Amino acid sequence: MCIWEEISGSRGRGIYMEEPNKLEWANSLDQIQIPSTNSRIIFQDCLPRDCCTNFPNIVPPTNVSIKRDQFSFHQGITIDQQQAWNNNWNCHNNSKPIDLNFGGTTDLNLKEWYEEFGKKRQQGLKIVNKGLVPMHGQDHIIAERKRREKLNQRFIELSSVIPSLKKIDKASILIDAVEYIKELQKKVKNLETQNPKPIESVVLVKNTCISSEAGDLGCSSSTAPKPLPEIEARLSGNKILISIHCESFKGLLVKVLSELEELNVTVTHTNLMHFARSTSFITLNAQASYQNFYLAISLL
Amino acid sequence: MCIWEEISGSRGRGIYMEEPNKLEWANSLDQIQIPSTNSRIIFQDCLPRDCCTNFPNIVPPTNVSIKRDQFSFHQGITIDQQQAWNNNWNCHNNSKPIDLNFGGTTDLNLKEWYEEFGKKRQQGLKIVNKGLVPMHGQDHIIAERKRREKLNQRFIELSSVIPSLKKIDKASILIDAVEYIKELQKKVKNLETQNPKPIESVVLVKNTCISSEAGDLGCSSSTAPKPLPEIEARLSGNKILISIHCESFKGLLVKVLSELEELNVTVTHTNLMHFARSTSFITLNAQASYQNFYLAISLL
DNA sequence: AGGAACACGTGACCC
DNA sequence: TGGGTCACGTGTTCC
Repeated sequence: MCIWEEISGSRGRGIYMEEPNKLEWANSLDQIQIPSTNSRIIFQDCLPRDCCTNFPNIVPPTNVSIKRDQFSFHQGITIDQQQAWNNNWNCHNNSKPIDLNFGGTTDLNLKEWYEEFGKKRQQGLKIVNKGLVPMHGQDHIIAERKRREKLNQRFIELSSVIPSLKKIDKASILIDAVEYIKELQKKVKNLETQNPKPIESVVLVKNTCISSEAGDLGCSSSTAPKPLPEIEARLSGNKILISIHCESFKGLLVKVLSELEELNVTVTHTNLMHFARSTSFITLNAQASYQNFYLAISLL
Repeated sequence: MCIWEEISGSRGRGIYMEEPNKLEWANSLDQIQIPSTNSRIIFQDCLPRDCCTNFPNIVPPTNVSIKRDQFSFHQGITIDQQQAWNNNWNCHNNSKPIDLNFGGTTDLNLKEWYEEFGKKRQQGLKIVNKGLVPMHGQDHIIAERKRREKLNQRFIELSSVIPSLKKIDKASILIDAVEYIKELQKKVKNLETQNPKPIESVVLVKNTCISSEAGDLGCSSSTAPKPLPEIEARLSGNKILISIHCESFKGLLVKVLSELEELNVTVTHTNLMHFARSTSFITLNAQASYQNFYLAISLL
C-alpha cells in the first residue's frame, strides 16, 4: 500500500509540493493509490498505446499527459482522449504534453492490463511521483534540458571536425580534440617556418640616398643625373628580393653580403653583373628571421 | 497520515529499499509512522537535545544515530543513550553517527514534545527517509564522480590549447575548439598547397645517356672519356633543381626550356655559363605541378 | 528575483 | 555480472 498525502510547505526558493521524485516499482496494483490533489504520476517506459487503451478510471476527474513513452495524469483540465490519441499518440517529436481525459470514460481493469503488460517486462512498471516538483521548477528543468542539448550539439560539431576520431564518447572526443589541435599547431608551425607568409608586400626604396650605415656602398660619390645607388627591396613574407644598381668597386659583393649578414638576413641567391659605365647590378634573394624582419627592412 | 510500507524489490542493478529520499514536513505526529525494517529516518534541523530528551518509545527496538543537528533511528544495535548524550551530543564536528537506544527506556510523549518544539519553528519538522539507498550504490556514485572529474580535466586540457579562448564555460570551450580547429585546418591547407612538402628527396641522373626524347641535347655526339651530358636533378617536394653540363650549341637553352615546358614544369630560375672546351653549364630551378611531378622526374 | 552554469546522485543501457 | 557512459531532475552558486 502506497499512499501519498499532500502537505504543503516552502523549501528553498519556490513553493514545493509533497514527496518529490517519489519513485518505485509497482509489482502489484494494490501498491498504487493516486494522490488526491496537486500530484502527478508518470508511468515511464511503458507502451503508451497499450497503457492508454486499457487505462481504467482511477480518480476522476483525471488528466493524462503523454510524451513519448511516458504519460502522467493529474487532476484538472480534461480534453477528448480519442482526439489526442488520433492526433498525437504516435507523434514522438511532439514535445508538448497532451491531456487526456480518463474521468469516467473507461471501465477497464488496470490491474488486469498491468499484470498482462508486466509479464512482458523484466521489471515492474516504473512509477514516479512527479507531483512534488517546485513550482517554477518546470522552467529550471526545461532550461537545464536545453543546456544539455546545446552541449551535446556542440560535442557533435566538435567530433565532426576531427578526422581521426576513434571512439565517440565525450571523453575521447575531448582527448582527440586536444591531440588534433596540437598536431595542427605543429604542422602550421613547421609550414610557416619553412615557407613565406601568403601575404605579399612590396617595399620600394628606389632613388633614395640610403642612410649612413649603408653609406659605404658608394652613395655620396655619384654625381650622375640618375643618382646611384638604386636599391629595390621586394618582400613576400620573410622573403626578400633586393636589386641594387651601383658603381663598381673592389669588394662590392662582400660588402653587401656582410652588411646583410649583420641584419641577420640569410642570403639564398646572389647574382652580380658588371655593365656599362663600370656599374654593377646585384640581385639578391634573402630570408629574414621573423624577429629581425622589420628591423632589417627599415635598415635597408 | 504518512505511512511508509517497505516493499523490497530490485531496481536497476542493486537491491533497493523503499522510498529513497522521502522527504516531507511533518506538521503533526499523526503523520509519522516508522518503517518496520531496513529503513532510516532522519529528523533534520531539529534541536537534538530537546529531541533526545523527550523522545518517546516509538517502535522498539529502535536505534537513533546522531550527527550534528540530525538524528536517525533504525532497528539494530543499541548503545547507552546517556553515554552518547554526555559525550557527543554537543560535539557538532563529530561526523560519525552515534547510536542511541530508545527502546523501552523512555516514556515521554513525543507528540507533546514535538508540538512544543514545533511552535518555535516556522515549518514543521523536516523528515527525510534515508533508508532507501541502493546497495552497492556507493560504488556507482564514486565511479560517476570520477567520470565527471575526468571529463572536467579534459575540458581544462582542451581549453589550454586554444589560444583565442574568451569565456571558460563548457559550451564556449567547445565552440571555440571547433572554430579554432577549422581555422587551423584552413591555414594548413593554404600553406600546404602553396608550399613544398617538407620531405626532401634527391634523384641523381648522373653520367647516364638520356632517353630519345632528350637525345637531341647532344648525347650521342660525344666521345670524350667523361661522356656528356651530365644531368643532375635534385628534388624537394615539387621543387626541382637541375644541373646540366653539356656541349654548347645554338639554341641550347631554348631547347632545354621548351623540353621542360612540355613536362608541365614551371621554371623559376635559370643560369647558363659557357666554359672551357665549348661546353655549357646550365642550372635551373623549377617547380612541378603535383600531378605531373613523378612523370616529369622519370622523363628527366 | 531570475537566468546561467555547474555538480551531484541516480536510473538506464550497453558490452 | 560488472564497469563504463549517458541523460535526467535537482540543489547551489554567482551575477
